[in-house]
Amino acid sequence: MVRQKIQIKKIDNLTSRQVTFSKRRRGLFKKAQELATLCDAEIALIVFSATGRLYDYSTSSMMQIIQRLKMHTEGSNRFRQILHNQAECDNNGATSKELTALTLELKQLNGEELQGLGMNELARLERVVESALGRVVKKKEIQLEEENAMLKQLAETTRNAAELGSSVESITNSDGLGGRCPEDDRSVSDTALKLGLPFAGGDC
Amino acid sequence: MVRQKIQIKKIDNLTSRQVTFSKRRRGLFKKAQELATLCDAEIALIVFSATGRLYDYSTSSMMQIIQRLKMHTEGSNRFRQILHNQAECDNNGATSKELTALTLELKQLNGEELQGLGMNELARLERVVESALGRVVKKKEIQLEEENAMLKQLAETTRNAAELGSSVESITNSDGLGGRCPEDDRSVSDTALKLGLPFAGGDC
DNA sequence: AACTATTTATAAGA
DNA sequence: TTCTTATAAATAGTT
Repeated sequence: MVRQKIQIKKIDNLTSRQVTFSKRRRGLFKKAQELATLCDAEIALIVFSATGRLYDYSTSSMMQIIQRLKMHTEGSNRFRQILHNQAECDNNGATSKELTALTLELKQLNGEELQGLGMNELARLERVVESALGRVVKKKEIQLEEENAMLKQLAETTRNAAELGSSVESITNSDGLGGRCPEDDRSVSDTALKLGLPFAGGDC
Repeated sequence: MVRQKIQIKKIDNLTSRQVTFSKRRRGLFKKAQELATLCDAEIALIVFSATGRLYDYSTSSMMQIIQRLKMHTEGSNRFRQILHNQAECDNNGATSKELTALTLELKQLNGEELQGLGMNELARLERVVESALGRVVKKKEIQLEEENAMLKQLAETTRNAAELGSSVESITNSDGLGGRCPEDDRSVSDTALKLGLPFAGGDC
């Protein structure tokens, strides 16, 4: 760019690569700050040098920006958005896709970070996970009970209606809205499963 | 910077602010890419415009870089580094501090993200957490057994030594290294606890 | 770390 | 929005 124009490819010479890194890094961070200030933008910039050194800048807290990014890209909080009215699409591909991300996070946390933990740490972790399990089970039970109650009432209604000679077709699908459930057509979900078994899920 | 030099402060006029944002954003991303290429750096750049629009760039996967950042700042993977030779400092403050971070992550995952999950999702999550629990317990058991075996042998040695009239003081502290265990002086850790109880940990 | 000849980036205007 | 252009900034190579 100056005494002579350079090609944008990795600089071979180590020394000049390091010098260039230092110069351009400062330029980049300056530009980032200027953009943030001039245009009221929220910016996070993370740079690892080839030697592994970290340089970073962010207008607000890094975690905050990362969180906002996650929200934008796919998620984490789409849980609530997508599943807020979960009744409409309980068993579809979108939700299980979201869950896959969650379970992945859990697996990575548990499986890989476990190496090298001492006794006390393991005991503590065990308690955490136990209580987590407890919460999951409890939530599931509550939901089961609620569904059971609802379904019983529906069955009741159905029977009464049948006795009166009218057919009730719509009630098995409690989808009050448009009911667009794209992706993943294998619909395993049905009332019977949910009523009887302790584990509702297959592998969906 | 050009026809006239400008001050680095928020541009008042909306239109020119948007124009400047567009121009400078492109410049910034170009610079980031150039730096990454020229100097073999790993870079992540996240920009939210004032209107909430997201622009981002990263040399490798964004998650990967964020992970690396977390590793650098507080640690997650310092588990391995710190606890690799865990024998020397099993019960100190540093390790339990690390664990606190992990448990916090788990709690956030489980407690907050759980709202609004459907039956199948809950069942699935339950299985994940169960297997995680299983792994924790198993790891703990293995470690217990190993420690027991070692301690038995030590006890054996001690007894033999005692019979020979020599005192063995160093063996209860199997710290072969410097043994600097700063922070958290309440040392609850002892062999008896580890030998007998299913749960070694207090609240450390 | 400093210098400077050039290339780039870009503010204002069209 | 995109282009043009005069000028400010950034920077490659050198010292």
